Amino acid sequence: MTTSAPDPFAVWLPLARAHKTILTAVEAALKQAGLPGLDWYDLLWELECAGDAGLRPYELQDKLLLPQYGVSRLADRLAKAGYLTRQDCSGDGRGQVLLITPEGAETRAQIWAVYSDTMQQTVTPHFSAGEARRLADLLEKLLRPAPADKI
Amino acid sequence: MTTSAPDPFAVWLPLARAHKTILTAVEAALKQAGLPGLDWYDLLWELECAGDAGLRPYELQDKLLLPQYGVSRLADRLAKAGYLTRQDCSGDGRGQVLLITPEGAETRAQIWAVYSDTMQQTVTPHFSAGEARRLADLLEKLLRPAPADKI
DNA sequence: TCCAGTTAGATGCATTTGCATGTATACCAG
DNA sequence: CTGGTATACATGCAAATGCATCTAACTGGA
Repeated sequence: MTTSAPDPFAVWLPLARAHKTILTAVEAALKQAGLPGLDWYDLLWELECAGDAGLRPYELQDKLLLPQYGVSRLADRLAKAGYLTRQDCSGDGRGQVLLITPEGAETRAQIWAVYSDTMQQTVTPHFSAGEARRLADLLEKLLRPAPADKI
Repeated sequence: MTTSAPDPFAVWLPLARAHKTILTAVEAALKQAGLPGLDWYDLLWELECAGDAGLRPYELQDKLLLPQYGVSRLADRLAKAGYLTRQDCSGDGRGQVLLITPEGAETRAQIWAVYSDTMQQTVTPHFSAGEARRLADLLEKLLRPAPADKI
């Protein structure tokens, strides 16, 4: 017995559309509130999680799926805003460690309030708890390395 | 009996990550092939579907979820590349109608080949047909207007 | 017919991105 | 130690984006 291969576009098209819709809603809400966008949030969040150890730019690159120059310049802007500091990296003269400042943490929290609120409004109403769980599970499947026998 | 509200981030975070991952893969493949990006594809696809009637820019705006100036300038580039023509709109002196050219259709088909191929590689291997169907269904739920009683 | 308000689309300017490349340090084979 | 390669990060330049604003044409009411 053979199972017909799924049409990837049946997944991708609504995924892309949902992504753009939600993202637009969040960014609009943030702008409305006079707060920075989600790219700033993501970086600040990672730094806050990293605590006193901070993070190297190349680590951010992996965590945020950004190109090298993307992290470099994003960090520039965050530093200029006073939300992080660059510290010379002991043990690697090429590198640096990024550390969040109290102002950065404060701003991250403010973004979070709006971010979280918008998600409640744009995502939550569409699903029961069970549906949300199944959707989350299926999306995670997309991120795991593909089963070897399927490639 | 109460059902606990789903955590929207359990859906959103993997969704955003999956989106970025897939998008990056497609764009890289297109660049590699020397072809335009998905924004060009989307516009050309809509025009091709519209056929001889063409489409007004403001219609594209809705279909593609782009801001007004986004459509305006995207159309500029496509026109400069010879992939579409702007035609004065009979009946509305302010407006115009965008029409795909044969070169535009040809290029759209080339993009499609790479696009489709990349989707097969990045999406298909992760799912059974049933899973893909369920995922697609759940994602569509995100796009439907939210149930009135849930807001 | 005329004016006020609305809609379609373009565009100047500042910011952001992408790409290619540059600089400096680290690592390693001989 | 030395020269070659690889890694970490920055940056000049061109293209794309976001925002605000502009023009032109439509619409509806007095």
